[in-house]
Amino acid sequence: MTSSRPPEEVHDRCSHCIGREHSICSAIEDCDLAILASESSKMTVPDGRSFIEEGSPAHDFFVVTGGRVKIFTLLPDGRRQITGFAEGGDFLGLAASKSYAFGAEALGTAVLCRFPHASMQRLTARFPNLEHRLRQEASRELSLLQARMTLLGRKTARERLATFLMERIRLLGAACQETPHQIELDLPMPRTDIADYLGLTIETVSRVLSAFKREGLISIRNITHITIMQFERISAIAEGLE
Amino acid sequence: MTSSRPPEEVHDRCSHCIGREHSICSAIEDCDLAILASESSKMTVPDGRSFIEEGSPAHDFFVVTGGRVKIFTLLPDGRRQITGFAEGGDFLGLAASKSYAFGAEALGTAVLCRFPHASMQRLTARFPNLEHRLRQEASRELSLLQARMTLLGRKTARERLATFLMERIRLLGAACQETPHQIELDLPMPRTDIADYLGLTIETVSRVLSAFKREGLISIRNITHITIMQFERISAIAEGLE
DNA sequence: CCCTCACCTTGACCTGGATCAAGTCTGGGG
DNA sequence: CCCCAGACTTGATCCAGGTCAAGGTGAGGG
Repeated sequence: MTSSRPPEEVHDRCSHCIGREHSICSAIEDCDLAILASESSKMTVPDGRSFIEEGSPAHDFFVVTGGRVKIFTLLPDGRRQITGFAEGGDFLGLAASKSYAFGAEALGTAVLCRFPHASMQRLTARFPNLEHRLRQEASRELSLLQARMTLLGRKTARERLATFLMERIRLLGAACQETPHQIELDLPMPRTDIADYLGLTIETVSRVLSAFKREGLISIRNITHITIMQFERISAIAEGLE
Repeated sequence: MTSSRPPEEVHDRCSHCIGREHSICSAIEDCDLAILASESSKMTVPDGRSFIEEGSPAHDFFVVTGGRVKIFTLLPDGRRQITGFAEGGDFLGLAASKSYAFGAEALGTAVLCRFPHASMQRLTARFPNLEHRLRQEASRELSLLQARMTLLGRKTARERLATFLMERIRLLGAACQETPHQIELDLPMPRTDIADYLGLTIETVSRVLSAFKREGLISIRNITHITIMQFERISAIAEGLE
């Protein structure tokens, strides 16, 4: 809360981190957190600011520790494909060899933990478990991308939106899984981003959401807050069963 | 060439393997090849036979050592998205946690090297370098998938086909890169597979290829063999510049 | 409290690629 | 050598989603 932080705070930074349990940092024991902290640095990125440029040399990995981030690729004429949204605990930077295969920018104010490649190398040398954790992370992401390719290549607009809603629900975690009726959802990204994520236009996103509302599948409280009214049917649409 | 092979052949299998230099097996020293061979087994898959079932428990990794393989996901109604083609030296099985996120079947007769997860675990424990190599492999694949998502979400049919041709050219390696005019290409997969790979229908694939031919960009010798006549223009179309 | 700007929704129309329906080509078997 | 089946091409038509063009809407600033 104070603006001038004592130096020991640096070494304690990781223990209070929101990413502590879910991120790759869980591969490191509490007693070694000071090492983790010394190899990384915290950075705050303002809304809309890009912090990874597609094609630029890949020097760092990132862990999102606060706020949200969007990952995307661009075509020369400006067409954009958002390949993912990242939030608390998510790891960034695996999709790169010498240079990043994607760009990234903050969606709202975002807080990141930056790990230079050299630091990560020191860490994986010291904690072999971490390397395995990174591979797991990559595998998880590869699995997700398989599904996303099927969405982009083969699903209709309705199916894409339904799948997107299911993804957001799954992201809430086991929180309110007990009541599959009436799930409150917020969509923190503008329609433009949803469209670029689903390979659609903003108008189509808007129309399909309106149609879902008309059919009583969801109710739209305001732009960012919607309520899932018929979980099962949306789930069925997402799988292409309706 | 003999049908009954002496037992020592097993331990020698890896040293003559086509995947030796390009696959993950390059992370292991020559002197340890016997260990590698003892942890893996060779298998031959006939044309069209499926050997990974999407959603089934993931027990093995595979290295393609001969022939080709297609990787895909299915929707319940049969719509299919081919997420990749694998050939000599390619690694399969990273896109899985408890179960495979994809199915796989042979495209022509394929030869595979199978590594049970338990074996891979023993190998990575013994050769820490291998774990790093697996992560690299995952990163490479993640980078490729970023580009493929842009293709599926944002490119036109012409751009998709042009990108596909560029991919096949790049796959020839530095072989005939000296003469970027008149590149011989073979497309070992049927049109159906190209369509499912690019998120199009077979008719559109056929029409676009015919259009390319009409425009003098390629010439079609027969179904599987085409010649690239104007590399630069195809490259430009692939990037969305034309 | 109202204005304004950025974002979203809705409507009218268009089009790229899908669908439906014939042909055509090719290679293997009789 | 011819026939046949499977794979590909081509043409005609259709339609989901894109494009173009008005309106809404609501949060922040004056």
